[in-house]
Amino acid sequence: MISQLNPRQREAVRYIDGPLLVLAGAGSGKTSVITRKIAYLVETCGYQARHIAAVTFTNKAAREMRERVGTLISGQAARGLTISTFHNLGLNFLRREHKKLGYKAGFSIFDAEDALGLIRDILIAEHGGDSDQASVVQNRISAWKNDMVTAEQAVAGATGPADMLCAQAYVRYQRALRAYNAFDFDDLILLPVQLLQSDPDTLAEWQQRIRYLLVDEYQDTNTTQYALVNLLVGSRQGLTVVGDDDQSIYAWRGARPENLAQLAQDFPHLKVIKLEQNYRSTGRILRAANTVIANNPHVFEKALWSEYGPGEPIRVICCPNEDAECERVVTEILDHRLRRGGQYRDYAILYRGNHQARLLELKLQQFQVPYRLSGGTSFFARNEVKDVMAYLRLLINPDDDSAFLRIINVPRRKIGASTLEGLATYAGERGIGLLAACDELGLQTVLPEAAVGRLREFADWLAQVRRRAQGDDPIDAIRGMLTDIDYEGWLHQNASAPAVAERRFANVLALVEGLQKTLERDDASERDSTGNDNGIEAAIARLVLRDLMERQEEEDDSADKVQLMTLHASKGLEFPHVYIIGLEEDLLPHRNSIDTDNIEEERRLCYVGITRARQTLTLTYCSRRKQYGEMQACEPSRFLAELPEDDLEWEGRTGTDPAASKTRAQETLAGLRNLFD
DNA sequence: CATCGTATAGTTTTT
DNA sequence: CTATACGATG
Repeated sequence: MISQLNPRQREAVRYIDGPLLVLAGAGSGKTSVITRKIAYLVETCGYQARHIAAVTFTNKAAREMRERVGTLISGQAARGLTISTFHNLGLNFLRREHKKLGYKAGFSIFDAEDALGLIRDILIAEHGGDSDQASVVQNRISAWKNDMVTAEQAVAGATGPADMLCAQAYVRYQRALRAYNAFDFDDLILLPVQLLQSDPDTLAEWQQRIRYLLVDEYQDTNTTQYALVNLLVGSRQGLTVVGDDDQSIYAWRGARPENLAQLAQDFPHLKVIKLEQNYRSTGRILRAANTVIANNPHVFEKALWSEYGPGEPIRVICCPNEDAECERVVTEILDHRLRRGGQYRDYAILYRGNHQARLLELKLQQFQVPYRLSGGTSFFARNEVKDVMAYLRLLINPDDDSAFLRIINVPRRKIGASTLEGLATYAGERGIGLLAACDELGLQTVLPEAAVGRLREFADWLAQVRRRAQGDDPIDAIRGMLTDIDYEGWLHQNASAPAVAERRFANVLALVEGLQKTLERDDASERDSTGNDNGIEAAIARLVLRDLMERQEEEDDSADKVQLMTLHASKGLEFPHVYIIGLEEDLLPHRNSIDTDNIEEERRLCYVGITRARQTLTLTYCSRRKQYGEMQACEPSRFLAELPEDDLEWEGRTGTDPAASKTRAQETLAGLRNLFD
């Protein structure tokens, strides 16, 4: 098990005498280290699997890790092992401990969209605020939560009137969530941290439970996540974290790469091991990555090397415009694949912004190249999925007013705005949820009889569904519910074409099927001794966290298609042949990042892109590009100048060298020429 | 309530 | 320029 590792990796696996930081460069086999260390802890060190937790950021990473651990140790030995995302860990924590925080069972989890809607409502109620401000406020609140700042602390520390406005919205937002018996994504980390900080008994229980903690992608942790790690580890110091500060590309989302350095201060006996041998890329690709990232300041110096040969030169291609750029990349893939007899899935096209995918798609279709575009509107953002999710949420959490409002008229139940207004006022006065208010006798005094009748009918029906769902076949109850409301019919009624409705209903069925799968899997595996939940609740909560729906993804993953994704989305992946397009000033160092002096993160983004490539790497840029309807001259990215000249093969570079320094007159001329293109 | 038209913005988004 | 979101109007 350990013999296949290099000496550094072996050391990282075997070191268990104290906290360990593994600085793992791109492609250095960090997942191998984590998975083998888990196996080592269980098989050699006598740890029970249920006392070990490994934490990742994505479901995908967690799934992969689980699979790889599964090949190393038996299912029996792995029993009780926790491998999950930070959010899933927080969710499991809250499933056990929510009562200590004053929440009821069956709580809801609001996704970003639900949260935005709630904030919008709050702003409107306060001072008819713009809906545009809502997302700003949402980001501010999220930033506070990621920084471990409570609503009260935010109010106390607000820096100006605008900040104060956000802080007050935060207070109201948090109150609303509590009233709805709901958490948002950030709460899944923040509230466990708050409870662990304030309740020594709970802290002791969890520290007793998790005796060895492993954290992947540590550079992506935010302040709150770091606090969670710190609390769980406690004095036992059973901790291994793996990370790479050069791959920190989520600082804008609250990630604190300095948490890597912070670790050395918080754990004086921290051992640091560097993994610098790369098992992925050719020498030239690696050298390019190293020289680019060398332009960033470093706390920990590291240099990737590999035993592979130099490989092919890195090609840098200048195209006249974005149309030519996309066409060039597509035809080149076509040509290259034919010549080398490879597969489409060996190729990835990476870019900075999603909008760049549009033209690529067009060209790929034109040349009939199969492709897979990751990102875009996610399955869970679809209206039909959100509708059904709202039904499910309301089913297990009657206090979820957000869900209630979403589906009360889907399909039409002739319950209008004024009825809902009356209901909301009534519920607000009594401090109860909207659904609970439907059953109140006093409702008749404030609303017309017909309206009250319709509300009752809905509430009674839902109560009936709930009773059925609590029986032994919840999935059947849910299917029955969808039949009751004739959701398929509603979709057909609202779709522009029958095919659209059919696709939407297929999504709904996939959702229900996914739910069933999770339920069965949770049944089969141990029930985690959580006791008081009836399975369906846990499964629905996990649904909100986008866990499951694996089959669809896998089918897509294995298809032979060219992969299209943003540089961000490419992190953690690798491809034999990588194309990065749009290496231009204002695009790859993005305009906003230049303005806010965030070049270093853009450089890391570039580094991440380069290190995705195994065999060949091609970089493209345009001399002119249409932006906001206007042709504009482009400057090659500064990152191109940072590449090792000897390993490059330029093509189409205009002029001799100072391609960038055009005179104003030349630019004007170029602009004029474009008018005639 | 639905549809049409206009106004407006226009990075990255693991959960 | 183009997608989207919101508002006005029938």
